[in-house]
Amino acid sequence: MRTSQFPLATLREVPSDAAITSHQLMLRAGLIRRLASGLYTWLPLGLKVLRKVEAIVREEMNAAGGLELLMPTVQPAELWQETERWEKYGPELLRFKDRHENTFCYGPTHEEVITDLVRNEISSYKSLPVNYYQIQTKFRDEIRPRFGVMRAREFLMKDAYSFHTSEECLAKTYDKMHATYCNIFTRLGLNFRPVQADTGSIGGNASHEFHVLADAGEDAIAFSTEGDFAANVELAAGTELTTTKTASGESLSKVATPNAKSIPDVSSFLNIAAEHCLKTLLVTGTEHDAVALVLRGDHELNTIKAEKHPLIAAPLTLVSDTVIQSVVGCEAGSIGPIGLDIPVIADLATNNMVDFTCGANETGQHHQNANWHTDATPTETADLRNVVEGDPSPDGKGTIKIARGIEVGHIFQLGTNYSEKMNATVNDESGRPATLTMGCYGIGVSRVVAAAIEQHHDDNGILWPTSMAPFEVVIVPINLQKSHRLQEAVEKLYTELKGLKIDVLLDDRKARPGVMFSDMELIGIPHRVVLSDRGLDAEQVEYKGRTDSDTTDIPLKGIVSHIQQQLG
RNA sequence: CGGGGCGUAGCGCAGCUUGGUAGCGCACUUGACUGGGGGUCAAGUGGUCGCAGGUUCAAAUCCUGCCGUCCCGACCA
Repeated sequence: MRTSQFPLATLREVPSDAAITSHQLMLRAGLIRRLASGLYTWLPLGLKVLRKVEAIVREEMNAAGGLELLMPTVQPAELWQETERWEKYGPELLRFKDRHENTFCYGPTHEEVITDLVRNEISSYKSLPVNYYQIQTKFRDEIRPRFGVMRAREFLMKDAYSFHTSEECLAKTYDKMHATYCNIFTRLGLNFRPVQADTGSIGGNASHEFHVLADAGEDAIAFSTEGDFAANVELAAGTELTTTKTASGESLSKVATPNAKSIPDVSSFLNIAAEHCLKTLLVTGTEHDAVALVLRGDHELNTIKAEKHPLIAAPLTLVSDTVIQSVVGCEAGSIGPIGLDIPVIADLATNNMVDFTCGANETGQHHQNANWHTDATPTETADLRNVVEGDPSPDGKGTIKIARGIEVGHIFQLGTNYSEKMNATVNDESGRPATLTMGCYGIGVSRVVAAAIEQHHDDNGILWPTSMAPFEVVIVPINLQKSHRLQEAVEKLYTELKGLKIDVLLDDRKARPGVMFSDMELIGIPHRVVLSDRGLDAEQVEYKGRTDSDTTDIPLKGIVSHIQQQLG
């Protein structure tokens, strides 16, 4: 391709509404343009990248036995009513009516459509398992679209759905998809981690998210410094913490803590580290007006873990000040576990604490030198907190580190959630209907592009992994218009590279070298060959890899094989 | 949904306080010079100043309403 026929749309200035690097670079490099909030046009250069990602995903899915199909973006409300998601999904689901007043939605995902297809098309266990996938536009009416295509409302997704008659069979496909995803992200040249994840609203058994590690990531990932353990912080198991301290034997004492309403207040007022304080939160219970949750002062409550506890009502709700007054008889800042007659669930990390400080259940009063069992005994202990860096890893290997990640893939074992509601069955060996067991597997194709840039860029622009670069090589001639000899050499090289199926761009603009260099670095082409009259005098060309600090002179005769070598 | 910011040429911005001919840089067009890291000179193109209403002799500027867009928040004991 030639720049004269493939116009670049690079911008020198950064559009003011782009907050993160990948969004800025995607606009500046001319990959995308915004149409409206959360809606983006992919320009030719950007589309080339998107198609390369798609191609890798497609190849690997096909290699793993996936069958590609294409479902409509618009879906009838009736299907969503069957699974009750029409009510549950909320305003993220874009709903509308056609001219006949029939109700539809724009699909944010396709479980209903694929299950409907399979229940109609597949009637025997002999046809299973199957794994259908599509690469298709989705729409989710996000509360707050942001960061360009990273969290857009309309986006490109690969979604796959597998059907089975047994959990074992599902687990097999699930493992295969896990391995396939690892292949895909490895081929894409990304630094990623598969992590254990919450199954969330979709439900089901096992679930893994695939995260590209990058500081701009919206999720926090906890992983072991030594073992393979990796989990979303939402899910990472907290453990008991060991301590070398033993109780001093001093007895419980009460101190006045006027106006100290928070752990930072109390710890600075009494000059005690937050980790030696307890914080006590009252939340609505399933059987009680209030349930006390006790955490170490410097720890945060993990909502997802708490909601799973049978005594705690979901969604998690902190009780009102009125309830605190009637149950405890003090203000919110002075609650403690001592003498409470409601269930007290203590986080595991508080187990080994000694001589701690906690609210005295009287406004403006705290206890010091409190100890479990002598002063208070929790109804039970449970894992309630977010893990923090330095915690022991739950697999016993090393400690926890926390990094930011961008979720680019998510796989679930759905089980029979959808098939039961939609009555999707096949005849089993005995001729009786068996409810289908399902898995689903998604990759955010457009988000992968943004994530790759977030992970691979420098001050001059994008550093594409070769597998998704819009072009593999660019030829930059200096003063092309002025030399016939140069034109001939450039055309010869261009033709030769094209003949070798190398994706090559020839910058034949009548632009100054600085402009061409800057543009090519901005759009991130991994390999650059500069040809000039001066170089031809010495039968040499100049090569520079996008991440190389210096250029290398290469004999003209050897440049093709040098590039082939670089491309591996 | 709550709070805040911004809307003036394709992009980045000034002008608004104190009402009076719509401006700058980049980009774009033409020409000349230039030619290895975003050139120089000259001449140009391009605007319903987000929309609607109001105040006024006169509104980008003041007032009211609406719309769009971006950012922050939705864990405090």
